[in-house]
Amino acid sequence: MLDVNLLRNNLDEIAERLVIKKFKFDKELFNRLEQERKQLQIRTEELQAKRNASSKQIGQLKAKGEDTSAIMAEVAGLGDELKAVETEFNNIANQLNAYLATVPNLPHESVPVGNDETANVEVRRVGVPRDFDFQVKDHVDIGASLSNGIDFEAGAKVSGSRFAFLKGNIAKLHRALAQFMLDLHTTEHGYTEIYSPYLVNANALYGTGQLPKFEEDLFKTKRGDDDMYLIPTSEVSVTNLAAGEIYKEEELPFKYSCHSPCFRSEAGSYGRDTRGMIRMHQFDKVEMVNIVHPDKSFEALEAMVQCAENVLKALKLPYRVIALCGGDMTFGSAKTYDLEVWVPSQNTYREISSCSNMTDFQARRMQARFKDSAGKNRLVHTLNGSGLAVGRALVAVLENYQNADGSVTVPEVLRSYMGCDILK
RNA sequence: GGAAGCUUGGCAGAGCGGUUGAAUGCACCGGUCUUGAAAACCGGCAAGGAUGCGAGUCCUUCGUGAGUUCGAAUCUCACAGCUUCCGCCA
Repeated sequence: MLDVNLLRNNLDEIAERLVIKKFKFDKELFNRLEQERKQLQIRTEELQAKRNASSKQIGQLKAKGEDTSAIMAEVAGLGDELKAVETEFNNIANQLNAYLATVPNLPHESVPVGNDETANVEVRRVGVPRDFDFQVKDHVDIGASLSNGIDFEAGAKVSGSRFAFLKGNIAKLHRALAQFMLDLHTTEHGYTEIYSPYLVNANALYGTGQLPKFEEDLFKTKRGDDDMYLIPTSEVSVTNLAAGEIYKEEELPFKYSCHSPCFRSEAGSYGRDTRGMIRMHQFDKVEMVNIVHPDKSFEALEAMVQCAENVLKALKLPYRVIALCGGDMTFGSAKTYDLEVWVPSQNTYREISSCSNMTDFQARRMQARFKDSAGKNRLVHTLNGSGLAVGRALVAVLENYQNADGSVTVPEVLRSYMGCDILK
């Protein structure tokens, strides 16, 4: 949610900056609703003030045992008008809020301008893709040959498309990756480990910005009469730890890391990445979430990207860092870096992490604040990033570490977790 | 699933129809005192919003929603959450 005052005072400028996020701000609608809102709110509050004053007076007169019938008559008609104006005011205010809830965050000045991924900017490339002197296999074939380590048929039988079973050493490698990432963040990067709920309520999803606009991307379920949703990322559950809080300034920043499954309907991506584990309805991710002072969020973003990169460096996987252009960034983000890992079978880099500074966009929706040195409550900034997507990391390890005989070398940093150095 | 109780400010805890946005204590912030600290004493201290250049004025909020009333933290109804006991259960 953007600051309404920003819209009231700098409407043209804000609308222009939103174009960078491919959003057409309806200035006419906003101005009309805002004007009505103002009138109705002033009138409502006038009537309320009058009612309050009269009621107070009646109380005083009654205490003195005096007659109150004159004032009672005066207030008699007030209730009906107040109720009518109030109803109309609520109606307009709700319309206004409903519209504002669909407006994306403003992009930071440093964000490249552009509509799609072709305008993204490569920031740096680390590591060199390995030269294979044999025909590379993709992870599906590698997984199949390793004692049926990845079983898509079973996934389809039990759940449907975009689900898979991992078996044996592949399942173990998957677990090792998640453990390694979490250990790295908690011991080297100063993160606090979190275990979070995987089902959340609608309010939490509103707070992080998935609702009301992106409900079709979510798996929805019920508990009694309440809607519950499977988290599409633990960004949702973990960031909402800050919802409604007023932190002390010196408590900031909070750095949380959470390993969780993520559930996405992938509506609208039919036919894309249908082979393999690149795009699944359920995948594991080790997430990083920062709750920070607003002056520090952009440096925190750079630091967070470093933490994600450290995972790839430790695994010795070639990758590149991409600064997303405005049109390719998500709804709530002010600035996003993607990390893309080398996938030999596709001869290209594929997204394995996305780190975003949401500035005060989520904080305003969930009223996450801190008390500054002047005693004033101010919104915190929130950031989130993958560190990393575990399923895709598994793909990258299998493919980059494959050998001519179909075996896979275990990356050094994972050997203590695996208890072996080669998978056959 | 059955039964009972509870839900007030950062926390604890009064209030049960009328100057109550809410006593009191703790925490926190400022001051006096002190070589310094502690103690003691004095003062301050909820959030959101409207309006205004500003001082300010006003509105809303005592789990949530609806109702009764000129007036609700206080009365009524519905819902939710929490706690304890019983049953079931990984």
